[in-house]
Amino acid sequence: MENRKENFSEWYNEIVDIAGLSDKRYPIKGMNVWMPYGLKAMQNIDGIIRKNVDPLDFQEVSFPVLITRDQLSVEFEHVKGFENEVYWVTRGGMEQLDVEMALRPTSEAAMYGMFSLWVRSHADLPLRIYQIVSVYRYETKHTRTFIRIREIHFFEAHTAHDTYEDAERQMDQYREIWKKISHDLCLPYIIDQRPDWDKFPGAMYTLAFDTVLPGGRSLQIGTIHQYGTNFSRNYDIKYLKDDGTHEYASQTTFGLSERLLAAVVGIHGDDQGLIFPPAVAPVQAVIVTIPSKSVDVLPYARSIFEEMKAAGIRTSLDTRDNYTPGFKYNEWEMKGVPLRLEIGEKEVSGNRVTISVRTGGKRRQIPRSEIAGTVKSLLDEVAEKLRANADAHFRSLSRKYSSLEEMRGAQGLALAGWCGSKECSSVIEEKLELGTLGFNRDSDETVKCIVCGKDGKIAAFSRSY
RNA sequence: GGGGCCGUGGGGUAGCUUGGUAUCCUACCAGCUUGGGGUGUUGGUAACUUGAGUUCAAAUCUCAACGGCCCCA
Repeated sequence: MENRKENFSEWYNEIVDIAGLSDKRYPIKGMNVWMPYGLKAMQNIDGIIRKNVDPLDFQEVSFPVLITRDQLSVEFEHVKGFENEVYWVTRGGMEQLDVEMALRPTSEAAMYGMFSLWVRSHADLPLRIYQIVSVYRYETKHTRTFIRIREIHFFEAHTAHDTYEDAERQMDQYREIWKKISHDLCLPYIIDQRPDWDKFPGAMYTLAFDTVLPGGRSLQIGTIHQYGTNFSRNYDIKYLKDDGTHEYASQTTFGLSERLLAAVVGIHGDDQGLIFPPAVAPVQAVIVTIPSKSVDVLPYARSIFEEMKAAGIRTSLDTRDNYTPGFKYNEWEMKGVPLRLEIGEKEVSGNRVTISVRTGGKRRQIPRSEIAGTVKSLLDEVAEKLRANADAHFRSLSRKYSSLEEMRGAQGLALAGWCGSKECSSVIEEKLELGTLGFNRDSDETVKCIVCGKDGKIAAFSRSY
């Protein structure tokens, strides 16, 4: 690569391109082509998500991409929240449509009419479904691959419950699910409750998982929303209780997107390029052969390749003979492959392999009989190392402040007391150019607002994507 | 909504002031060479956003459209 990571914006654009994640030359701004390597990484992330929700009675579904104007015309703040970024389909062939249709910006309007048909009695609850689909938002601001785009690869879980308390339990379960997902992705985060003016349109409250990218700007990488009965009252989702009366269901949602990939790329990469957490890596180990005049190393390399695959390790065998080993080392490092196995005549004659770890350290010589086991434990070590590095970096970009002067020019996440008022938030926004992420959910202590001095709680502020 | 900058092979660029043969790096294709940290070399493919105008002649000057980027509200 040509850019160092300290020029984060350039570095990010370059790595997305040269690692083969996405091609942004597609002629529509904010709609890019998923390239095979990038798509594979995203699918692995999707797999991690599925692995964590499927056992918890979430059923995967797929709703149509189009929503009628009627479905969207429910007089409700949810709809107003999206009206400026909806794509409309207004014609079919040459004919003007009587009922115009929108590309879903999110699927509440598509799903909840069906929910009202599906939910008849308390026996139908809780209802838990999710889908992983594209959603569309007409972004007018600067788009950025995986971060701000117009066609978004989106995971959305939707639930309906008989009581608000049960919906609250769902919110807690989301946090547990997220903990596991973020563990696999090796991503640090804080949980913030978005201010009322910034919560998901229509929600009672929104909790966001926020992380920080190397440029010092925060990135929202997941959200969970408590809807209460706000939506069920508008979309008529009612159930019959034991006593024969009807009650509106309480609802929640959980949203994740390709921003997870952006965070993985941005947070773990280094001057050499990507570093994929093993759970995400399209290729977990690459075997690079070093041609020799005296021995044909290929049969030996192939048999180890087969052993690795049989052991369930995503392995690639690079036998291209028009590139030198050194070139390949750099290329696979740039592509973020966690482990590299080198096989030349020394390995063949010694019945071993040389293993190099992407996160650093000396190369190791491993006897053939121990390869699969060693590779597995080294993959775990890579994940641990990434977590430790990311946490350290996250901490270095998070700081508490007790005065506005001190907080001026703050990088990353600035934590400070806040009374919760829009006025004080605006002061911080205007004077320090930091947005309000909201009250930090990890802290409950009472502290003075950094602006007005009244009682408040710890909140997070930052420049954000 | 207001202001500014920019469109040159796949990617990154020089050339534009002062009109005349389009530069370099990289990538790609073929060959030879090399191979334990980005081999070297020879040859090759490949570009002036679109339209109109000025001119003997336009990447270069003028106008417009389209596209992209940045700043401010």
